[in-house]
Amino acid sequence: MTLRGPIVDVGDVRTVSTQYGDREVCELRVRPDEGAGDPVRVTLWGKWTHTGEHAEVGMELLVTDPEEDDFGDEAGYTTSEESWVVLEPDFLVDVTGVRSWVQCPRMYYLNKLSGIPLNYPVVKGTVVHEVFGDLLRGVDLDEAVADRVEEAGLELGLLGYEPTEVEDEVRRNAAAVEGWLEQGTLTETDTWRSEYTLISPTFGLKGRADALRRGAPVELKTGKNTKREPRFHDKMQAACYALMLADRGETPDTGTLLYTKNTALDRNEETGDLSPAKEFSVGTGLLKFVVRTRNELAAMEWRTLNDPDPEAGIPTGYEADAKCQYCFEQDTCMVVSGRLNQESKAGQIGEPLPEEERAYLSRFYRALEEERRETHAEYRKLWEQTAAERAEDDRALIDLDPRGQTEIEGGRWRLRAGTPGDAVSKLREGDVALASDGDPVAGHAELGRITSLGEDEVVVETDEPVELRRIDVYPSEISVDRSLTALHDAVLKGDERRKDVLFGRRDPEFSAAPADRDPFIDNNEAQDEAVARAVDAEDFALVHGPPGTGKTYTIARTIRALVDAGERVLLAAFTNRAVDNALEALRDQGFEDVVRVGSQQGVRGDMQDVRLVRRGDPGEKAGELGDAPVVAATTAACGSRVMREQAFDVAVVDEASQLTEPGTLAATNLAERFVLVGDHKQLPPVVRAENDLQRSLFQRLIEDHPEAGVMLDRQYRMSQRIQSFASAEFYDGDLRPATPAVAGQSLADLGADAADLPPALRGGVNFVDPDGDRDGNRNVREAERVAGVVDAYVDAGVDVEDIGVIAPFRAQVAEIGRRTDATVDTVDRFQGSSKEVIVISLVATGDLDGPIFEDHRRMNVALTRAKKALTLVGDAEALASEPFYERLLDWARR
DNA sequence: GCTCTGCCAAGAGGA
Repeated sequence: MTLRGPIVDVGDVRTVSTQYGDREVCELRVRPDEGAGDPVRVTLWGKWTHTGEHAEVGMELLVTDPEEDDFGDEAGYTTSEESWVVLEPDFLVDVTGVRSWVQCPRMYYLNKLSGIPLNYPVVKGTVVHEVFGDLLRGVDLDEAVADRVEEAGLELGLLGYEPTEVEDEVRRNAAAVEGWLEQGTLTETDTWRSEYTLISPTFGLKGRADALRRGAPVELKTGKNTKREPRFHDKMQAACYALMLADRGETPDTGTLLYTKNTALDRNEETGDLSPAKEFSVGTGLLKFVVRTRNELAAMEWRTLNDPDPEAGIPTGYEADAKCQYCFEQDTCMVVSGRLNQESKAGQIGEPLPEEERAYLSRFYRALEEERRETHAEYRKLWEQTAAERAEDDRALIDLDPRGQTEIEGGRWRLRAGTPGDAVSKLREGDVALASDGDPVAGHAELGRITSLGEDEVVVETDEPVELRRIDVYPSEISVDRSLTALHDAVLKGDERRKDVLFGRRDPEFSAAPADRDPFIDNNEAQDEAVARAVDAEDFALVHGPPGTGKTYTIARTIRALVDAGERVLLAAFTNRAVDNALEALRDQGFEDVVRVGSQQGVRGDMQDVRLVRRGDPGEKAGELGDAPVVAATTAACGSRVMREQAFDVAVVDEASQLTEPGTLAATNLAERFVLVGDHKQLPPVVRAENDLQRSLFQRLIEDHPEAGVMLDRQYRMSQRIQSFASAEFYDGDLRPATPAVAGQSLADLGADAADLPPALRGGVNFVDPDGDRDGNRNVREAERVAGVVDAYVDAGVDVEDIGVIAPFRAQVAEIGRRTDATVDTVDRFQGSSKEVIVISLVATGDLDGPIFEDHRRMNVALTRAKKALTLVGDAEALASEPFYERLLDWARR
């Protein structure tokens, strides 16, 4: 039995005499049954009182196997010998977090804030780990070393290393492992698994073990340890994995640390041992210590989010009993505590940040941590929802039929499975996902990449084979982590000049344009002015590009102008698609000297020829990136270790209105000046939590400094009739067709004859009321009618390829998709593209309740995808229930 | 109640 619920009262720790002598106790009151039950007393005994000291009212408490007691006049529970006590179990602590927290709580925060920069020990460590995995998979040592070093070419090159010296060093580490594997330790009964992904719902832990040997965790270290015992924090790390295995009902009683820098010269004087391996026993005492440490960490994180003051400082922790004199982070630690004006045992360096900057940092830190909680909630669904619910939620492909496992290059595996019928999910080709035997938490799961997702078969590549019966979306904290780092770099490391404009202490400045400068763009004044603004900006420039106004063309022209002026340019955007589109425009204008940074899966096929392949000769790779005058990457990639080492004169950021403020900073941090391009009247950033992240830096700056912005006001996409509503509602009537031809376009231009259409569809904009009924997020009758409308257009001579259907919900998208060959998608996914004819299914009947309709910007996006004809399909009564939609209805019916 | 793109993640060192 497990007791679980929010804490409603916390007592002090006190000492009581028992028949076993003096013992410490701490009484809490918890409201069980998800907070619905009456509060009960929970008594924590002995060392669990440590967790009681960190508990606060409002935190969630979990106690496994409690004993009932009737102490006093009230029934309650106490911890038993078998009990585990977990605070905030929903907060998933990463194993490496526990490890650094044990070393020094402040180090945990420093790592989290500043990220681990590109440095040789870490890159080498990664290579050794990869080789270790290869050895376990039976790859030849020399082959593995050469291959993995080559794979790390780019990083090594940026660090200035030669492949041969790295190979030698890695080989020495790997040889130690190989020697150990061969010296009889590895017997026939040994079973190995490398890179084992673990999530523990009970203990609120997650992480990836380097390897499991006979079910016990093995951790690889590239350092040296000549002591008899493993280092304590290394033991903690291995113990974390043991604990997570215990949550699955497996009980490893040992852990192994492999210190691969140990050589024969380091023979242990006491034991005579020259093995790199140190085995230790994993007892309950150690495991309980792990849990208490994790609780301490989770409690600290809880306090950050629940501090009544939203601008309370970042709790960079305290040093506990760490000895700062040996700490490698000492300098960073002193700088950060100096900047944040916090106590630090190591001392402070530098002046504290101005108060507004500290407040900004705190506000966004908290916003990002809220976002992290939302990500954790996604993890929770992995075990709280049934497989069927996950599938219903579009977050998993279930009931797969395993069709075979093939070993591929590098000892990895290619898994195939048949998919049942019309499985819909968020999962897409190229995604990293959790492949499992049917149970991703308690069963066997492997993190892998979906390489193919066809009509009836799915293919995944993983490190180890697994019976492929289910694939789940794997929530990742990487964007939160990288946003935090970007925030740190911008505020704690950012230069003063940049911060003065970001914090409104100075207005952005522009240099005077040379009087005799030729226009950059001849036939479009606003576009020309936008390029000029960007070129002349000494701080930043903003380009507001409504739908169809030639935003991408302007970006390409701007980049060329900047390169002509001798500048090194970073081209960034939120999505891979936007990066590739901008790159395409740049190449269309004859500019080819670009490098695209991104994964093979992320980068579009026709841009692969300029994609930076990381594998190769270090010197060459570093040159390819470092010498490129234009580098293009997503903002997420800009936050990567490699990109954080790059410096640019100007960062041009597309889709800036879809980026959170920290997300934008990841790109702008890398450059002296920046140009943001976007449209804050279209969709805002996608975030899970509701907070400061919902407003983009683009929007904040354009509202604060309209003079730094230029709005592109001529659109090349929509007919006059189609654009008029959006122009009036969203752009103050300033959006105009670029030419009479654009304004006057119609279906006749496609060779279709409006006379062949039913009268209700003959207009440039039409409204159809199918009299359907909304059922959840779908409306079947409306879906049928939408398909009918598409057919009518096709019958009148419109190519089905030229028709797009937009619906607000994925359920309706699927419903319509079954009935037509036209492209059907959600509004959000249609942003950035257009079609000759657009049909919009509104789904709602009766009223327009729901968040999807609240943000009118979504409607702006939907309406402005159409070029020549637009038909709205929906319930007139629902539309008339809200003024904005009523105006929309009037316009459509006109 | 809804929309959803990025990212493999974890990787070192010493008294």
